[in-house]
Amino acid sequence: VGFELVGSSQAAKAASHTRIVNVASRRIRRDGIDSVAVAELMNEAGLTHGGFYRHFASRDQLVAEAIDVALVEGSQRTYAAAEVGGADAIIDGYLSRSHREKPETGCAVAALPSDIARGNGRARTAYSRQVRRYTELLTGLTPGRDADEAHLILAALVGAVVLARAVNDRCLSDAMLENTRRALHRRLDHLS
Amino acid sequence: VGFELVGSSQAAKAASHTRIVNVASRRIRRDGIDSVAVAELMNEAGLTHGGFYRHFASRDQLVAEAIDVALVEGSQRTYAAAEVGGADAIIDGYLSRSHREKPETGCAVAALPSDIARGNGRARTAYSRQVRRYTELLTGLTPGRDADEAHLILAALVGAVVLARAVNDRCLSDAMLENTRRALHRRLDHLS
DNA sequence: TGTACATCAGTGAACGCGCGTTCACTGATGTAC
DNA sequence: TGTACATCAGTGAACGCGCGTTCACTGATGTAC
Repeated sequence: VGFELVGSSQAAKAASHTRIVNVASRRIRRDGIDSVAVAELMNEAGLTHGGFYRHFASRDQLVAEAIDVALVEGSQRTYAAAEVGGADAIIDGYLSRSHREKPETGCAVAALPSDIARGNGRARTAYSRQVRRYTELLTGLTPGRDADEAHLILAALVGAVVLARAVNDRCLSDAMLENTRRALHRRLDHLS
Repeated sequence: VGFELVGSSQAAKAASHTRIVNVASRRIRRDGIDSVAVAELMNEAGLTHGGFYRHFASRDQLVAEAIDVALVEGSQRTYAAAEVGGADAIIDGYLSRSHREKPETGCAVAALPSDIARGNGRARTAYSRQVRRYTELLTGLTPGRDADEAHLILAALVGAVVLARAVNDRCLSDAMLENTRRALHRRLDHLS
């Protein structure tokens, strides 16, 4: 998809920029902010490290940009699910094995909470905004527009994914997702 | 508390060892595994960095030991709450502002999920064991010994704390804790 | 349309700093007699 | 109980590596005429 577009043209620069940010956005979601080294990243983007500073004033600036992208890209699937199947569909998508196994393309809210909590500035603000959006989305989809319920659901979604990823034991990890999923569905059924 | 006990005696060594591990256990919970530097840590423990390797074969070994301690120490309050007030008391303690504000003495399960997910080995196994213990504890305290419910509660507790810490906005952070707390209590009332 | 020139994306070597780890040394501890 | 000696916790300098950042250079791009 235009990976060959490397050169001195303005179009090539824009393409490189996008490529670098996208690669960073995925790497950060998978391995965390700290584990992304500039040189390695540039290689993954098909470039050498020297050119980095034609695109970003510092590593931090790239990280901020990449997190913005991660938050947007990572929430697309959730919005899409909401359109199709409401809160139930969000829950199924979020608590799926495929979401657990692919943090790099998944929700940044679940992938980065500790990195965000330890950092500051722009990324944290963007993260908070996304949490607020999720809260509003879920409140709208909850029987009776119950904000308490929306926060419980969001907390359970993020918590279950985070735990399912951290845990060593496949069986426990599956149970974490599956049981939380069932309990949330049951609860929604009950409320409506 | 014996902070003056520095010297060449066996007792002094044991005291130093404990001190280093405790300092590390707190620093790790507050700032993450990567942000703990050996020299800084030793200073905090009242020593110089050179002596570190009389106590640990490597930084990794200290981290493993410190995480073990963090998991044990961080779960004490939860067990204590369970004794006194069952699931409701656990929920109130876990979702309190003071727990949010003091990750360094709080539950390691909520403080370290991403660090653990990215690492491997001993710490991950210890972490999984603690998650299993919490699950069992909560299952026992849930009306009908409902494992689905226990996983939902655990996910919601961890998720709410993790989000409350990550978010920039005090108001949202408070709501995250408070609303999740209310929703969980309501749910438990309803089940019993 | 063609030509000369300035710009600048990308390259790869080099710098400097932080940090984990090593090491020679010191002096208190504890043990053998 | 006292003395000589080995051990080893703790010190602080030094090493080496990884990584963010800088820089001189190249050659394609795009612009002025």
